[in-house]
Amino acid sequence: MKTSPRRPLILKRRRLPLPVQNAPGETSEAEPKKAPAQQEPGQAQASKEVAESNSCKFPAGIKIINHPTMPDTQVVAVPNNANIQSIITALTAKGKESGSSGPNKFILISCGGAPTHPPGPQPQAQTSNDPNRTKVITDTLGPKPAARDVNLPRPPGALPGQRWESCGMWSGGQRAGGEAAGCTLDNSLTNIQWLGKMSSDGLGSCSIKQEVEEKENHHLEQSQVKVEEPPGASASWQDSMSERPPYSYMAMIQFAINSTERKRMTLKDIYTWIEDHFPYFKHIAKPGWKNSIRHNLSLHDMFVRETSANGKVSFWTIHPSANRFLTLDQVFKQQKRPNPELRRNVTIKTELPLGARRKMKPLLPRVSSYLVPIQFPVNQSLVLQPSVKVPLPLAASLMSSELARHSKRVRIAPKVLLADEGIAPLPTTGPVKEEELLLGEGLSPLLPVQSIKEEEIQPGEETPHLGRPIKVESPPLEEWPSPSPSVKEELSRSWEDSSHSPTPRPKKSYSGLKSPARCVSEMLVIKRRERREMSRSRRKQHLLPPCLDEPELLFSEGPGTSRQAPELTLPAESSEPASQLGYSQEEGGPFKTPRKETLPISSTPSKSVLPMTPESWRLTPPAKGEGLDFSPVRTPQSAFGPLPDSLGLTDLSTTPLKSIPLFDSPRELLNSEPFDLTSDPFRSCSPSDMEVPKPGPPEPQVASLSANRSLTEGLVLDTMNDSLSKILLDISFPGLEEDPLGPDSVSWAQFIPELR
DNA sequence: CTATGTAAACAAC
DNA sequence: GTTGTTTACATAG
Repeated sequence: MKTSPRRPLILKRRRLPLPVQNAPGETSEAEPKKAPAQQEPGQAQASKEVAESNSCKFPAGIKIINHPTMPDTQVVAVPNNANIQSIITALTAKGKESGSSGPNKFILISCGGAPTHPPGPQPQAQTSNDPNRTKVITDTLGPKPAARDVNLPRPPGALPGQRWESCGMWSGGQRAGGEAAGCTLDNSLTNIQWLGKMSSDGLGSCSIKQEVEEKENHHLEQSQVKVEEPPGASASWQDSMSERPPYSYMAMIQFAINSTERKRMTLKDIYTWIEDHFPYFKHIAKPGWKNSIRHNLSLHDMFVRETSANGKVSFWTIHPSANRFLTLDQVFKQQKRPNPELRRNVTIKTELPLGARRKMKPLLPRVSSYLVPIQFPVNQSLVLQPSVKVPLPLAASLMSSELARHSKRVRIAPKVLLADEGIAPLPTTGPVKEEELLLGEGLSPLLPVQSIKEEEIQPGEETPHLGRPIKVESPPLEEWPSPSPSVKEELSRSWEDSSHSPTPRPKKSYSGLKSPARCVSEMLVIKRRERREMSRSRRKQHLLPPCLDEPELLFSEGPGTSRQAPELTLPAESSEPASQLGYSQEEGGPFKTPRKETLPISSTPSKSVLPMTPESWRLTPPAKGEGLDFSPVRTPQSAFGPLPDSLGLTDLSTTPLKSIPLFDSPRELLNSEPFDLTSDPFRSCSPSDMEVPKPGPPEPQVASLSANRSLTEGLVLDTMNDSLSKILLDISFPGLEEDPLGPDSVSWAQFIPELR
């Protein structure tokens, strides 16, 4: 662990301040955050004067007493008949009394009433004082942060945000970054919930489900949910507390960020959010988890760091093209909701972790993928099970789960061609990118989607499905704009390393040659290592370049949560931005395997430099086996409508198959041309290559861009594991060929009613 | 092989 | 000390 001899030196890096560019609102992190306003007040006062005496009584018979053994913890005895509101009121009051320094953990227990459920297993760690009666509903409030979510439900009557938030404050206020608090909404899910799901099986929770559905109210709902807690859940609750959540760090980070209105969060807030929602991290996990969080933030391109205007505060955001706006709520719902059967599966899986306990199995590791429901008839041979009998709408969700089982899923991904032509504005490559990013985000904080520059074009990839493949293959790395190695640097590593060079290699340009060159003997020795390295080095996980990426689905929020409307791609926007980033061709190929490649210069550049290609996330399909997918599955309806969807299918990731171009319209597909989406913005690739004329109709470029972008929907098969993620289905529509209309005119939707 | 988790070395503040 | 990046390793699937 310690010293790693091999570790190359890290060159110095300097941080690029992101220019805030246009971002209008963005500017300060100051943001309009309402937060300050709200928060402050509460907090201000928070004098801890009163401090907690040992016990205080509050309306409705609620009592709050110090936990006998746990510091900073209070036990809140709630009469069965107490209503949520009163609980909140009591806690709020208590919080105010205590101030930020006060207790930050509360254990709610019911008293007086029927013990609903027996205690159940006890938790190791935590709170249990009395196992017996405890029906804990509680949660821990973050030290600072807060309470907000806590289990407390937002009282129905309560003011929406305000009160609620204020509560949060009470416990500590949000920190500067503040955004965290932002949303009232999302935060909602607490441990319990996930917990519940884990154990769930039992959850009868009808209530929950229902609630979920209606999102808007969700405040209430959630609140209730929490409070009430499904029986089953409660039993295991404690356990859950101590258990590691089934989510990957990447997923949790996304949840955290998406829980804010602005969809951005400071590192600290991310920590806090996670601790608040998953007590495991607060109490049990080793301190190294924070390191892991940071590691994930840096590693995945989907996480983009923005610096506030003044440069003092850094916020982490999710790249718009990658952000599905998943929130814990959504995930939760999705997990639960699917039909029972499915659920079962889910549960089962989830349970495993419990039992097994070993490491964790991330349920959602891949948050990114989006499934779109589909049905498609075509060859079912493909993969799907015939199963699809479900009504489409459901199907989507179901599918995901079902498929998941099998490990594959089918999805249709609507894509848009965006970029195309891109215009590639980006003359400046490297350095700039970051900025670009900002822009995008800045533009639409809320709706990130838009701009996105990203849509990246794809470079390569393509599969020959039809026609010819495009050429793009591998862009020479070198070509890239130097500064940033962009993404792919990964590639290189392998070669280099073997190297003997003790010194760090500055960039390695490709020594590709070399490798072959190596002596055999050496090879032997090295081989193994090399291999590893290849796999190992993972620099950032970028978005895959070429591909269009997965569809960014637009999901409306449907299910649940929040308000966010993720509409990812708006037609308009998509148009240009797309080109930008890029595709990095990085790899050129469809293969992503990282090799090393050259990195220019400093190692650091990572994200900033990269053209962002969203890939990683995109690619990543939902959790592997897990069944759930987060993907916001939106019903196609909304998605398809007028808006173009994103495309996304291809990714370069590994499997060659994957890359599949999307067609705008069926017609196009038929014609199958090479898709080139790729225009490389940077031109790193030789244009010639890239340039292949687009398929058939040269689309009206710009002008029609947006229009053109029409949605393309593609059917794709996704295997659960990324690896093969997508396969295009071959579909033929009779008659289409001729479609006089523009490509746009025909959309998959037409053929597939369900889509609409 | 890939994705993920962890630990750690470093750099820049 | 915190925040970010990047390597290296380990491991599950």
